[in-house]
Amino acid sequence: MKQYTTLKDVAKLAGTTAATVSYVLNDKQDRYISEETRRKVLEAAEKLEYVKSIGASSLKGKSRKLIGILVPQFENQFFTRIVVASEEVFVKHGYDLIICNTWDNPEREKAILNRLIQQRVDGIILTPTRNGTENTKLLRKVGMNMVVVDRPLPGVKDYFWVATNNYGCGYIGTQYLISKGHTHIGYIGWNSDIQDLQARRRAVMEAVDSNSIPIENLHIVEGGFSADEGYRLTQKLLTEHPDISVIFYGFNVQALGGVKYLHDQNIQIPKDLSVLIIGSPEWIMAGNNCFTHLDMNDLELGKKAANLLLDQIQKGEEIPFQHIIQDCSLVEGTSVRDNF
Amino acid sequence: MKQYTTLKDVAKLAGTTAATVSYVLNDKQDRYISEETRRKVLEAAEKLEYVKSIGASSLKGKSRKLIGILVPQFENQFFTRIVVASEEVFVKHGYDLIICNTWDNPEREKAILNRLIQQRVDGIILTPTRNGTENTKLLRKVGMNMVVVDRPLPGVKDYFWVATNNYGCGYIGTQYLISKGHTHIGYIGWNSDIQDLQARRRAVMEAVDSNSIPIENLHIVEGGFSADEGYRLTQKLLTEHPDISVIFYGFNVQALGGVKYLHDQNIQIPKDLSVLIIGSPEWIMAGNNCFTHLDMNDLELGKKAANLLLDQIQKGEEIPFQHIIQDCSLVEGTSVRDNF
DNA sequence: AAATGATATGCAAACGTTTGCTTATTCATA
DNA sequence: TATGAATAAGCAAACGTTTGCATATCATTT
Repeated sequence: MKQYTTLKDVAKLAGTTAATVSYVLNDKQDRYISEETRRKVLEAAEKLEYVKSIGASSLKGKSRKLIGILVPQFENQFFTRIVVASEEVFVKHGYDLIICNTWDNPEREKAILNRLIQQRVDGIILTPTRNGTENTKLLRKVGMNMVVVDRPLPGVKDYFWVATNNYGCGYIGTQYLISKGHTHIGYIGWNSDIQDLQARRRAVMEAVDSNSIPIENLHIVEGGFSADEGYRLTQKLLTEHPDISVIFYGFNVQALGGVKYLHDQNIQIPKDLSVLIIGSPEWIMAGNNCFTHLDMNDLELGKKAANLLLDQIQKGEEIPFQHIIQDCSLVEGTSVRDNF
Repeated sequence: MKQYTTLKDVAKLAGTTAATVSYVLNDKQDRYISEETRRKVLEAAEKLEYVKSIGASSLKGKSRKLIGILVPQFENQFFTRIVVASEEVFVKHGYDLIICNTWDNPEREKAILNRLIQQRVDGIILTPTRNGTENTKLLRKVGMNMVVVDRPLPGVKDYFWVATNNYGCGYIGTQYLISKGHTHIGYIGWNSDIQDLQARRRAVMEAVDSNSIPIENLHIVEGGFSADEGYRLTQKLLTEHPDISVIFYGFNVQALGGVKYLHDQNIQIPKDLSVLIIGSPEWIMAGNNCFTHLDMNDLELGKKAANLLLDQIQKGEEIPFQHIIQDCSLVEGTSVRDNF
């Protein structure tokens, strides 16, 4: 069986005790250590290839140096980037990151959160499932540090939240389309029961309305969160409403399938149809178009969440709850043409 | 400060001892527990919201239920998928996954491996940096379970390895291009010092050679591992050798930048130039082309690696070292045209 | 010569589990 | 009525650290 070198092993070889070894290796200043002893300890530790057990030391109240992060689907580049950016921050501060894919399944989320408590992680970053509020109750009870990212925690007042201005995304995008002369607009979205994401659709509707464009000119179809669904929804939208001059994709995963449909139908972008996308998957620069899109600055989101969590961990309960809402920015590509 | 409920707390409320509580909660069969006691313990645990500390229990020889995974760049979809697939397997078996981005930096890799030993993970999956052989020495010394994925560990004989048949990728791809009538071929690759990845280039050269195509007709340029480099290399290749009818991209990250260059130059695929790619980033289906590519079955790779590691963990030292080399398969899109 | 302070290190308890050993009660069998 | 299973549960050690407390040797100072 696997056997790790312990403090006692090192102490025996160095001719001293575990306590002294601990002091030396942790480089504590509050105890006198002779140069001779220090040398012998370091040599022994080196020779025996001692590696401390964080698990054991955390029993004595030390930090476990572990963070958990839960995302619904981390092959979605939006979340991949959030994870990458936060990992970067955490590693820099000596924390390891446990990553968990919830697949937006509340039971799975619940099980994962329980396991993370078992691991006694120092904090958790999560994008909650639709049952997140219920599932995170235990976290609050045990006083777990937590930062919610992207989606909110409905019904909860005091918590840390880092997110995109979803309403803003929808509004800015629609306003832009209208400014380019588009008056017949299709919007494709996700029929999720997550309130905050519905803000995108709401913003589109309100932007259309506030520009005195008849609401009948706006056609909204919504469906599942996948490329295949994007394909299907695009087909449906164009079949039912061939008069639209632009499709506004609220979710990049669906947009990928949609763009595939347009290609299959030999519909040229932007000659035959303009396309606007919320999000910045890497493929927006591939193909024959650099797509016009709304960038959510995913990396910054991850970084902010990580720093906020570290703040909590380091300063304890003293810091006030915050909601950090990041605006998105419109990046012009070549996929939206003037339509006057 | 954060305080978790302990076995003792539960025992006190249930009017028994920590030992009994431990037996009840772990549902051990080797000890008689009265129904009365069991009920009281479960009730107390419920009321106090007890969550066991894996850290403490691992001190007594139990598994930490933690796995570490190191990849050079997990926003690269190839690695994202490996992580996703293995996470799926591990979660199913009750393990959590610590994810680490090495950025292909050997020092970082070394530091991360050390931290993972500190965490006493049960096993490690890694794609080694160029210094992997040296860095993993400590792992072998402490008897850490390990599966190497994608790249080999040069100079090491006995280890578990799951990888793509890189030579096969290059060979099959080139053979396909030649079969479609291409005789002037450009290959763009990564100038890495990782031997196994050079096999792709070598295969291309040998396939060209074995088809009696003059080697002067093959133009190879190599550079850094990024989309920007792909852009630059494509430009360089086409400027210096405008006679090629196809570009074979050995790495999908570079291909993304390359395709962007082709678009910027208004070079039509496949009318003006054919394109073949190793790997399956999601964008191969976007744009005006579904790209012809060599699929490495990334998910399967991750799954195999995870299962292999679990095998080691569960069966101890008994299982023999294995090298699992997966073939890739050619997936025809529309980006390579006949060139007779 | 005794007291002080600086230097150096050992001892042992504690963290939260798990588990081998022990003890105690009950109940059926010889 | 002993005897020994079967049932039930407590005690305490151990895992690998950290750290408060105690001890011991010096070199100074009074």
